[in-house]
Amino acid sequence: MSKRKVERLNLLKFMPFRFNRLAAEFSNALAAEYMARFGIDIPEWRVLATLGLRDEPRSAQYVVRCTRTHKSRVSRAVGSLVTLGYVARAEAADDRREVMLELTPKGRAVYGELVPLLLKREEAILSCLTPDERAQLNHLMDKLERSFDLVQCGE
Amino acid sequence: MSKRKVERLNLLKFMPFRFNRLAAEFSNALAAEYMARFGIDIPEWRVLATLGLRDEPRSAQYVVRCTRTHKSRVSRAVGSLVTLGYVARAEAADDRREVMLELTPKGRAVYGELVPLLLKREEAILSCLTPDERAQLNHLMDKLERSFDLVQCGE
DNA sequence: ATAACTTGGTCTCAATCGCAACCAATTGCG
DNA sequence: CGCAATTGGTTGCGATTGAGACCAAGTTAT
Repeated sequence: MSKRKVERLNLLKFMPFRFNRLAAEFSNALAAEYMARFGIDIPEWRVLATLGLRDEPRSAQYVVRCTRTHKSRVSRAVGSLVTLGYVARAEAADDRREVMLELTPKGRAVYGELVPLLLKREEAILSCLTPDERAQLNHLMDKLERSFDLVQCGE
Repeated sequence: MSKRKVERLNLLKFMPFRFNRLAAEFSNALAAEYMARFGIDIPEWRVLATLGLRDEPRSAQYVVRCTRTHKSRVSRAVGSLVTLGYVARAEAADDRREVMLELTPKGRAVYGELVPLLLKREEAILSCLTPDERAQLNHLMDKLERSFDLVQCGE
């Protein structure tokens, strides 16, 4: 019985690795530049982005579900944002356990300033792809997200 | 002078976010299942994978460059792997600063066991894509990696 | 040759993170 | 009703991490 040849794995071709590496690059490209300026980090930004999408109060739990971020992380991020005066906490009328979150005017201002910068940065990163390729990327991400049972983009 | 409408950003459509979320899912899917069994974590796995690709001693620095992992993290991962008996450290002949790393027989055995499991897992994850779509994904990842100046897969 | 600089690697430190325990409010069930 | 189970959120704790100080070895310039 001869020894079977070892199966090799090229890390650089291994999708989980490639995704992690690329995701880290995306984060660096964004966080480094703009977020430090407003005293916020990625978890804070996720809360901000979730609250900024609609002008309605949202519960912390909603943010958790939306962003797949651990609730302790969300809780702490909300704490920072409240301290910074970007977010206001309020009790929910119907369920007094829930903490309803809303952007303050100051928070909305930061959001309004941050969004164009981040979108521009995203644009710069994706500019290496043709329009067709971008559509492909969207489609592939959709399928992968669906297969992981991640919350999809509604509209 | 009228107030301009706030530009909105849908987090779920924002590529940096999507990449990060998906990357986390990939990691969970792999790490949870197999790696705990061998007492190794993601940084350790990266070292193992780098050393396993060719049967030649490599320096820690090589692993750093290859995986874009911080050198302190690599250093610690190597420490664990040595403790576990999966990796052997040796001085380089020509440059006595370098630490040459090599898989031990035990390390090669673990590698040989782990690789098929991980590849099977990757396969399961990507099975939601058609062959065409997989080719597209490869191509898109290539382009993005190139634009980030990441080390590419040679062959 | 020696001083200044660079490079490979380890280690200390502060910050971050996720888990899980915890509290409070709500819901469900006997 | 009243007690268990569940849910929303906070917090303490241990583990992990990256930045950067540090040491040792090698390189370069004069």
